[in-house]
Amino acid sequence: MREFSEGQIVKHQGARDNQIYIIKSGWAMVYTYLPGGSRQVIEVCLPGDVIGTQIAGEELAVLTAFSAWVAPAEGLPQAIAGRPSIAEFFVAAAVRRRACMTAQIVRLGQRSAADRTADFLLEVDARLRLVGLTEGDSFTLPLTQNELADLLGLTPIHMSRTLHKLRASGLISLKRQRVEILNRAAAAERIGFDPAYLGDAEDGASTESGSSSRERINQGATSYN
Amino acid sequence: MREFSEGQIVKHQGARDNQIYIIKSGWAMVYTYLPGGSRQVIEVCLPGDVIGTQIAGEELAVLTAFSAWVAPAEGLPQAIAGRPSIAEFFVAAAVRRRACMTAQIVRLGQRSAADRTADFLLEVDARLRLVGLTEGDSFTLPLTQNELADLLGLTPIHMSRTLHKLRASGLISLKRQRVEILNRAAAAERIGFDPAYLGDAEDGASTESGSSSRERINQGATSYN
DNA sequence: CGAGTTCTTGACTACTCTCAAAAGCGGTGG
DNA sequence: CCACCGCTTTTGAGAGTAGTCAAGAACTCG
Repeated sequence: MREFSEGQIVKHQGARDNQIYIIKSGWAMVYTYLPGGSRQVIEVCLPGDVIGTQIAGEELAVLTAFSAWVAPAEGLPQAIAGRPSIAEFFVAAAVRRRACMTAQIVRLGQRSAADRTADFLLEVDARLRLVGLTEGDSFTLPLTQNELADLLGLTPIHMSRTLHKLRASGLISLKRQRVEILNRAAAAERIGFDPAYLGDAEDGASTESGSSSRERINQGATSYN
Repeated sequence: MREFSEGQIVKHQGARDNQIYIIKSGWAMVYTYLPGGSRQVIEVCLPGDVIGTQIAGEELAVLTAFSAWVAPAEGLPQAIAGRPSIAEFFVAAAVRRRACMTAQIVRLGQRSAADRTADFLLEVDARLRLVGLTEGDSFTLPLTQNELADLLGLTPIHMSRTLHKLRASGLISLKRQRVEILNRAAAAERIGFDPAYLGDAEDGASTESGSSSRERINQGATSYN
């Protein structure tokens, strides 16, 4: 168990760090700088998340003072060996993490600035809700608009305008790091948000289809954006 | 070990599939459809990759007839329990997969259409190279421009124009599913591509910094795009 | 040789970026 | 307590990249 202070860079870009962090409290984020100097925030990490940054190109920084369990990744195989419940915990965390990365890819690839923003805020809301850290329909988001912009692939200028529009549309408001879901139903409906991907991954039967026409794969993509 | 035919959908969106696939030969891709009908390709999978799609929202389809080892994910903990080499294999595969997803996020968030395309093609080239499946500086890419567009978050129309420009610039050519790296050095230099993130993750010492100023985190993002 | 898919081209629209500057907020020190 | 400084956020105007609509050419396959 270790403590980290706000703004601390836990792992620098280019460094190696084979440790696993289980966040107990506080926020962090993972990002990379491109040679040109621009930054892409890969993911935002909050309490309950299990993160590990084996990847040299990623940098891990603390957003708000936080504490985490830290353990070397090498010990993981042995740790989960005979203990199904521990194995399940890590598997669930890994699946959830991947689901969030997938969501991020979809956001960046398919959505407009406003939809990206709303989608992300709804995701954070849902994730916080899972660990009981929301206050009604609002929560504190410890990200500047600059950081949000780097997360959503926008310029800070456009981020500001987008937040303005979101607020004006009466869906979600973000002011001074305070997010308020003004109209959850409408917001979720607008972007097709369904928090199911975040958790409680109960098993299901393995499914498989026999459809073997290539057209099926492509037909859906007729309406862009 | 199982065989899948071209165009087959291994797992449908919404279905559950707790299996792990180790691709022996052939290509596949993972994608999701949005409510509006647009599709985002999450990742492209090729020989040597270990894939598992526990996530209901993702669909897994075969691009070229392929064969794979298939095993239930539940058995994984036991399988890697006492066998370090097996555990390492899966860990390396998982790290590489995450690195590819990170690369995809960076592409979509920070790069122009041309750079995205070049970056992706260089990544595929490097990944194929790792498993010895390139022929000199060219390889076959079993993706239509439509699929490429859905992968890179572009419209097929713009994809076509972009490929045209890439070809004209003398960096990379893609014609009839054949990719040729015309000028690898220039292409890699242009987008800052470094294949190091893909593999051979040799361990290193854990690193950590004491820098605790928040400014450091934000200063880099002054030049957009 | 069609039929269907895939790819290309053209003209126009619009979303997002860029450049520039000012206003708001927060902390420090005189 | 107020002035000042830095960072963050906002506003305005113009440019550019990518999307949309429409149609035609090229390729694949039976």
